[in-house]
Amino acid sequence: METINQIASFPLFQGLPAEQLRDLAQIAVPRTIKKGQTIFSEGDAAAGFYVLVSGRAKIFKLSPDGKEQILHITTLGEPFGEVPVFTGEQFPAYAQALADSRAFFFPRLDFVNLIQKNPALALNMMAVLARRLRIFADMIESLSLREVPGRLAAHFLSLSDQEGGTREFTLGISKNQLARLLGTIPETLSRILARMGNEKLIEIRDSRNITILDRATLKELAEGEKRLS
Amino acid sequence: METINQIASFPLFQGLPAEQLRDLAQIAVPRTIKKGQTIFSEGDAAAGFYVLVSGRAKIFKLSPDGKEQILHITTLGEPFGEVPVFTGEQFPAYAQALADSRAFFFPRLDFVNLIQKNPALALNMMAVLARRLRIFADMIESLSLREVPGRLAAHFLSLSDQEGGTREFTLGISKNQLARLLGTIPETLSRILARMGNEKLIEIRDSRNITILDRATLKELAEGEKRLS
DNA sequence: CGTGCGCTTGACTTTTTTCAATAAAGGTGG
DNA sequence: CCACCTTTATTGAAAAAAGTCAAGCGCACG
Repeated sequence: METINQIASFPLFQGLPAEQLRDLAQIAVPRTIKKGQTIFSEGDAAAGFYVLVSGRAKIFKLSPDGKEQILHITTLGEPFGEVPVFTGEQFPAYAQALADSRAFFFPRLDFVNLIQKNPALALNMMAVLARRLRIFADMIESLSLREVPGRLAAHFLSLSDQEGGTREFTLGISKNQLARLLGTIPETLSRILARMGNEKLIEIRDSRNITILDRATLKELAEGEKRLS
Repeated sequence: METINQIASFPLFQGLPAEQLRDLAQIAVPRTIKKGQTIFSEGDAAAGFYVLVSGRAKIFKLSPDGKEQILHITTLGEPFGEVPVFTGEQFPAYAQALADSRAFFFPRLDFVNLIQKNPALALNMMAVLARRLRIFADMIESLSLREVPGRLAAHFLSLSDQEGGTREFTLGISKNQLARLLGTIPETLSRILARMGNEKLIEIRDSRNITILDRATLKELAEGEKRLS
């Protein structure tokens, strides 16, 4: 019952009839995950995918010499690790909890069964996959076509938009993690934050809270029409 | 009839009953595209997606100052422009023909209709989306965690593998395009090819054909365990 | 037969990373 | 509640990788 209510709030399961939600609740396996715990590793055989109900996790790639690139920070109710459900292979990246979390695990075969019976669920899942494809395409563009100040500016604007366009917002993750998400290193991020502060584009209140002072210039930076001196 | 046979060969439609293939042939709109022609632009409203039966196209992002990052070079029978079919928004990138091509266009609403009636088609499409997600994740890793020689080495090994692990293979695209695919510029690519030649890792036969001379070192390069002197 | 495009090469600049040292912050146990 | 210790963040100086600008070659195409 409890489970059904939680599951019903997932965007992935929006618009499904009660009966289907019951089926999903049947196959969902609750799991608790401690901060820092590895949820899965690249190359692991994938038995299913996850959705977080509380906490936070990062999905990331690791280079042989230990540098990491974060692909994705989970939001609540959003599935992750779903790629191998449909390609039938291994996980393409690592997943690790950034905070104590609770999740549901959906076993692959059971889930595919439900999808086959349920076109609405299939379409929802395709929307999830397509949206992430769009995000990854933006990330590729960003890594290749913009330099770090531009990526950071774009990230700030996106965070601000998510909170309804407010001037103040929270990073949500450590600067260390933010650097890895933007495809750079903490030192570089630190310098650029300092420069943005000097030029009065932003103000860093406490360590994870930012105020946008000059949205217009930030936008120009993000679009590559301007550069940080 | 003709159309059905061509459509039946697409991996996306593998394993579908004849009846479904007929339905798909019904909605498919044939289209010819000339070399250099823009198929769609980022931000265009998307009425459907494409599959090439001959020729070649690139899917790419453009920065404000005109630099491009290629996301993807199409292979025959593989869909592209399918993301907005499921998110209901605009195309996330540009598509342009690299050669004279023939394509089928699948109108969005008709296609979604078929998917709803046909779980196998839905699963095939999810496999396509998931596979591309995997490829994009590798691209992000590559752009962020490896330098250009490593990316190039990985690309060579992948091309070689596609042709069954042969020592000789063809680039398939101009070096200009290859640079844009690897997230760099022609000058840098040119220099690195020259260095790889000097160190006897590869031999450049004519301008688009490469022979691998030292697969082991190439692999070390791709894994970041070694660098080009 | 020229014109243009793709490709190469050189010299220089910019951006980012690396390495190293220090400072600040946060959590833990006394 | 404080002292301690680990983690996180900042800053500087130097190195490396890649990009820019500019010039020149060669081949294909009209």
